[in-house]
Amino acid sequence: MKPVSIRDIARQLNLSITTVSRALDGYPDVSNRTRLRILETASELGYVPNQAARQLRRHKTDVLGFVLASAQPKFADPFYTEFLSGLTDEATAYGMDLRISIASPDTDAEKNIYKRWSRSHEVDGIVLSHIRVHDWRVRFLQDEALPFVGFDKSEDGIDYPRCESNTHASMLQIVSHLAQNGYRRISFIGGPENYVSHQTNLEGFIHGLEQINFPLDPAYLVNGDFSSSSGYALTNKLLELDPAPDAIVCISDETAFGALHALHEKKIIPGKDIAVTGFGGAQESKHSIPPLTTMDVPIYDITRQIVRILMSVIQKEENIEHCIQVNPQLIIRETTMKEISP
Amino acid sequence: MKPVSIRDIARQLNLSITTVSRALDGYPDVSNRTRLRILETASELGYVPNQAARQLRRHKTDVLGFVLASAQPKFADPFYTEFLSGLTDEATAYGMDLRISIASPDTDAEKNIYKRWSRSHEVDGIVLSHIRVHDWRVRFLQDEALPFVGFDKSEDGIDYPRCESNTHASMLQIVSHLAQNGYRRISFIGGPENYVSHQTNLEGFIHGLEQINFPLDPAYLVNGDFSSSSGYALTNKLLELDPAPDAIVCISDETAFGALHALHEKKIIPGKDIAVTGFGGAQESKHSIPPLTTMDVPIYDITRQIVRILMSVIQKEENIEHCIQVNPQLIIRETTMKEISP
DNA sequence: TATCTCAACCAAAACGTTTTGGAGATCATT
DNA sequence: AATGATCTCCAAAACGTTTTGGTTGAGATA
Repeated sequence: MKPVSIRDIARQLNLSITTVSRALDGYPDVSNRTRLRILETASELGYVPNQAARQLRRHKTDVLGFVLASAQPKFADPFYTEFLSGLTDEATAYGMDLRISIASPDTDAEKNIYKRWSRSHEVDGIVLSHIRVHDWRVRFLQDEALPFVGFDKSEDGIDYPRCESNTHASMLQIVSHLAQNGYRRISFIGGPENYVSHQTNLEGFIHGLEQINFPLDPAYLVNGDFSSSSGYALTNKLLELDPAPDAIVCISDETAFGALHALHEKKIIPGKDIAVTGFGGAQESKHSIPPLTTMDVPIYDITRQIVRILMSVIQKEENIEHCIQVNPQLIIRETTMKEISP
Repeated sequence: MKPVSIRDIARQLNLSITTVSRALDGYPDVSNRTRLRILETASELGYVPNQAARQLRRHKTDVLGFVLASAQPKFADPFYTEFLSGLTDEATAYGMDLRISIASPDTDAEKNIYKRWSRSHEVDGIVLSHIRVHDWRVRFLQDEALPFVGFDKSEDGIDYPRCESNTHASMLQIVSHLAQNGYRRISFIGGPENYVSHQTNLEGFIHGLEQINFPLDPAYLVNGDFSSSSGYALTNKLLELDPAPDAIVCISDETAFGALHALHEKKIIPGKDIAVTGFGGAQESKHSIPPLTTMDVPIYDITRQIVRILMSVIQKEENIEHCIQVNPQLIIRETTMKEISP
């Protein structure tokens, strides 16, 4: 089963490969009659263009790249499923494929992937998520002049195309929602400190407390790693404090699930005795027990925006919308309802 | 920033490009002295081989492909994160990258992706998951002679390289565990009927009941779609039966989470009043409330095996281990403990 | 001295496209 | 009858590698 090439079509129709190529690419300088004949025999022979040859000539790959950052092997973060699903969907709509790899953040392995993809032209553009505080990746990609789009801005004020969710405003909203519902001693479980998302969450949280004149107790600020296990452990730690908090704001839904587990073990009723909020997806939190109050970050929409921006950068369009803001939505469920016992 | 090519190195050292190429590829017919000089200037100039050119010549891409099957857009299945993470990890270890796309099962779109990847040589091999009952993909890939490895066997008895988890035995184990713990009216929430995994789960379930001489009530067999929403809805449906089941065996953890949610709403205590079991991951189920009894399917290990088999097929090794069996492990938690009230 | 062997190198073809810079007809315009 | 214009088509170069089938010269062997 030798693959058919443009040459086979040309030979069969007694045409030059130039004409066949141009016909397939839709150039106007080939008559309709020949174009039709070419298209017909092309599909008849089951012709599919050889990507490698194409890439070599056109200096384009029709591939977007994304490197998952995982600290441990064998990690599973529901965030990534939705993120990848959105990326892939929208990329497919543009006729692009997605190439992914995986590496621990800030390792040589990670650096090598970016270097290889860039230098050997394996991707036309790159998507960055989980931006870090001083992120070498944005500097690197800018130096290489490889198109990229980030999810979230970087801290050092470097400007680049990106899509941001309005984390600051979201945290204000969460804190004021908790205050309104009678919770007074609000604590915060964050993520690793070198993530921008942690920083903006934390700032929003602190700012939220200031707005309503609540005191800030440094002991109420603890850092995990987004995982449910860290949520579990840190909740147990927070509960040992005196006075213990009566509300736990978590940086992710996963963290919140761990928190709920810890409370369940201690027979503390979420909502009634202590409030818990998540941050991120609406999907899984709907069926947690009790259902979790959370900020619904529309990851799927965000990724589609990201791909759109990236494509416009790649295609060197004018007037690129540089920075798109997306607003999460507060979903109030049982874990922040004092009145209704679950 | 014009990328440096093999030619630049050759020019700089007054050598032919042949010699440079062969030196870099480690052929023995180049003297050590020249090889060293070549390697040095290569790294000095920051040379990275152009993949497209390489592929074109060698008819290899160093890329593995995987097509996610999603019925709706915007889906999020924790299974895929672990699956992808394993694939990517192991692929990276072999110096391969992963290319992914997404399509609804059995659509033209899906077919086109497989056709394009195969015919235009965009991947060296393909990983198949969620095998369907009469899966056109295995026939197609066999016809195309494109290396592939499946997760789970197909029903029609076609033999191909694969990694299976021992689903049948697992279901026997679950059913007998439930019986031993005093549950009598055991029901089953399955998945879509055209999935092989649904079929083997169901067979195992029925066989399990037979082994312990429990009657099989057809009303106790319902089909969902692996999602928590369907678990939620179908649990409500099962609870309306008279007599209602006192155990719900779910085909996936997600389904089980939905079931737990439904029970929680009706103030039915999982474990005490009714048993619930999941199937799949150990990760998320650890922090469900109450913690879920489930079969731990080692997805991560499975994917690594899959990549290993796939690579040996691609490299046309002799004595390929055709079919690898992996045994899930029963993790007993609160949802099947009658004695301890949660 | 003539022949053989071996190490070290190389020119040119090939992989399957796209692109450049025309060529050859046909037809209308002067 | 010559000049343009327009419409189709094409030969050849290029993209950056790998691979094939050598050549060259030095030393060993006959």
